[in-house]
Amino acid sequence: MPNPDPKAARRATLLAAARDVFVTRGYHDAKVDDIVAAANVAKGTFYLYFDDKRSVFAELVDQVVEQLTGAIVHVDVGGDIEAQIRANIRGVVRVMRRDPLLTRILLSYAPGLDPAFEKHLRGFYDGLKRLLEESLAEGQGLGIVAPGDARLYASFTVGGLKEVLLDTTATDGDGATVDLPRLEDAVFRLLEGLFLRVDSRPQAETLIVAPLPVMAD
Amino acid sequence: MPNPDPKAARRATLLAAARDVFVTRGYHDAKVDDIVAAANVAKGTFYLYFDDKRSVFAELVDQVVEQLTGAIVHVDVGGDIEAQIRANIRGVVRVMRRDPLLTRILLSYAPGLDPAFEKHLRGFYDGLKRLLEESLAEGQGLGIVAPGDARLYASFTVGGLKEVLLDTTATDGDGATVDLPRLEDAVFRLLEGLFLRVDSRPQAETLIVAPLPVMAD
Amino acid sequence: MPNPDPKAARRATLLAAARDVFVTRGYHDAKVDDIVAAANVAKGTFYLYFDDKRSVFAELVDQVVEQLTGAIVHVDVGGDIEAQIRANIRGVVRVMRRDPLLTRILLSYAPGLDPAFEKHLRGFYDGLKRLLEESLAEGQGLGIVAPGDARLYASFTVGGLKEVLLDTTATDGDGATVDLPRLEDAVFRLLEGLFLRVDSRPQAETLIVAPLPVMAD
Amino acid sequence: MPNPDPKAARRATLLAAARDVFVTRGYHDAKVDDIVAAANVAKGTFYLYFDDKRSVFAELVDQVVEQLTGAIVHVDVGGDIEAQIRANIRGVVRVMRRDPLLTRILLSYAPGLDPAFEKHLRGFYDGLKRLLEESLAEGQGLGIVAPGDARLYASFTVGGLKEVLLDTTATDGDGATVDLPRLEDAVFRLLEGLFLRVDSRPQAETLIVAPLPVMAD
DNA sequence: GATGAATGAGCGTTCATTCAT
DNA sequence: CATGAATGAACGCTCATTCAT
Repeated sequence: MPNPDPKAARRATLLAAARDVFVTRGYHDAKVDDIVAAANVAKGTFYLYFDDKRSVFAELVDQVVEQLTGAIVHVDVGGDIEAQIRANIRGVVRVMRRDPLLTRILLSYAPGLDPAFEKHLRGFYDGLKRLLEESLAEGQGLGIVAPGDARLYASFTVGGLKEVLLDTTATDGDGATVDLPRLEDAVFRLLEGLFLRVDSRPQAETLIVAPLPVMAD
Repeated sequence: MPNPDPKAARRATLLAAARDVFVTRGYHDAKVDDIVAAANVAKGTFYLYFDDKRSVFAELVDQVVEQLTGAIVHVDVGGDIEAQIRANIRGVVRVMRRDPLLTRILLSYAPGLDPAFEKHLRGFYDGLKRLLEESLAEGQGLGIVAPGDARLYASFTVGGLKEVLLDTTATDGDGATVDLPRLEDAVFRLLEGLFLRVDSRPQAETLIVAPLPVMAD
Repeated sequence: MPNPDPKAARRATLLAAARDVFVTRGYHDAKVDDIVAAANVAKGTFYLYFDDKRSVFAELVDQVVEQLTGAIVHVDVGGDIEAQIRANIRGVVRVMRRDPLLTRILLSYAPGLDPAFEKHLRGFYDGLKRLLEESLAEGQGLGIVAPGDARLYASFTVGGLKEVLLDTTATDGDGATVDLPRLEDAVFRLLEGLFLRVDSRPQAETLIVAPLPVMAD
Repeated sequence: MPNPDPKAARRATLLAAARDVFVTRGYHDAKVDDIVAAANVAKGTFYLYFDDKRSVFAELVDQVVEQLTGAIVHVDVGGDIEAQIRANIRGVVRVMRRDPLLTRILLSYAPGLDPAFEKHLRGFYDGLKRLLEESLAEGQGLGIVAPGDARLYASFTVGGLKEVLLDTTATDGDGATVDLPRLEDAVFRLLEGLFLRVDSRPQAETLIVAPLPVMAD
């Protein structure tokens, strides 16, 4: 037996090729011809494994989304909160390390630049923010998160993390990545400053960030 | 004389039309046909005022970049630091309010999704981060910014702000926006928690965020 | 003024080119490239005047359908019946003479060979048969049409005419056509034998064609 | 021995599958994939039994052509003419009943829609018409066929029959068919009116349909 | 023989850009 | 200057056919 599963291998080859091309060229500039050339297969072969160009992209994105979703666990306030938060950070960074190119695609999501994927990706980020927002609200009830607009905290945090992670990912995709424990530590301290009050001691000068209403002009 | 400068007016009309179309459709889905239709001019006219589709987009982006750049002043550590920082925040938010559509384009920038504009927009954000980084470093020397990796602070801050401002911009572009003073206040408090120590009192438990080296695998 | 309406002229050129190509190559073998080559325009020009390949074909078909529909008048039993029937035959043959290529497309309709146009063309033939059927039924009431299944008469007549007209149209499309009055006469005599009893005299040995029920197996 | 001839069985399965697919989808919309799926064999197997897609279609058509050819016998003017003509009609209708799907393919032939099969099918119809024409000419010599253009009679008859038979075939192919004796009778009476003078009595008012010359414009 | 993965020529359609009027 | 008809390169996708296993 030459290969355990040649079909899966082909699929993986195409997926990897697509990932490379999407990352270096962007979705629109990535031609199916580029992908099949990178995968060293004929054009038709591409359509044997994927419905169309868009669906490969979607699959790539979903892949990271799932990995990231799996890496994040809900914080149990009964346990060691700092440890759990650190574990979440570590999980996210690990996924990123494992496939920086793929992660880069996800991090590069931007509403407006491409309405085609807006819905797809927005769902992930919205879910992420909601999860974080709820955790923060819960934490606020317990006094371990600074009072203020939890949604605002969540949004700022997600945005800040995206930017930082994007910055620590090399553009050229040759695998340069960051020192894992250090990054984990840095991010934790950032969040600590932002809203965490995990030392449990009630603080005299807590930040109060008022809820931010959206108003019509 | 009907108009002081009919040519400039045409240009402005086209620019505004392009802005609308780019925001609602995204760059790639925005067709030159859409733009000229929105501007009520013939297709050829478009090329009388712009080299190509890309250059209109670039010009629009540059427009916001310039406005934002103009709205941000270097913080003079001799003066009222909080006031100056608040002024900067206010300036940025004001630009955003004045032309939410245009700002949205800028905020929606994402490296990787479209390499075509990567260079163009990256320059702006890099400049912004460098400016912030330098200010923070200076502030750290004066004890009014928490110690730690200034670049990381800058990156996180820029990313967080992008996300928050994007969230507070209505997708439909019909002008729903946020309460200005409240937003200014909220953002200031966020930054305060993150790294600002503007009350000048040396703090016992300062955050120490170690510099974050980028390493090869 | 060089041309009265250059746009209409272009359209007509393309339509004529499409007609030629469709007739000689058939719908599927007719490539848009063939059409634009025949019309001496660029490929994109084609799409300036038509939505897609199918719609040109549909327009061509509709063109003949309308001409034929216009050429056929309902027989007024109060007037000279033979003259009116002959006028109808003459009208149909004239349309065919005027544009044999176009007519050939219509005559070449066949259900099953191409479901895409089945609906479009079937409508015409169904209408034609229904019109004929009703006229025949009316004629039967007046004793000027032989008794029998009017629907069967109509179907047979339409099929027979199609075949005859197709036979008298040269395949190569170089315009060979038939002698008009002779054809009119021949077809009239055919119909006369089939079901017409225009001499009004009640006939002893009328044809009796029983209604033809469609049954399940 | 499971089957007397497993290879022939495979062939037959494929042929039947192709027939179904061609009838329901039409030649161009019928994909080889559809056929092999309907036949439950692998794609490659198709090419083990047939040269290409076209040749299956040709073979299917030839199949009906042969059946029909076999069902039609030359009319012996020494015998009972009406009986022989009726027998021919009955034979044709029987073939049609036995395989309505296949027949439908043949009846649906239309020159011009698809030149690919023009040659193939035209041969059959031309042969049919010639046979009929010769029989009619012979009958005219014997006074049992009305005088007139025998070719025109033949063409009209073939076309009329095609249309009638097509009409009496359900589109969905689920086998709805017509009452055999009734159809035979109806068709016979149609032909009787058209040109048959089988009652042998010399008729005072014979139809005279002049030969129809094809002329150049 | 049977399989079904692989192939690649080919086609319809789009759209940024040009240029004669 | 303005127009908008014309252009044609480019791309995503299809599907009949081949061939290694």
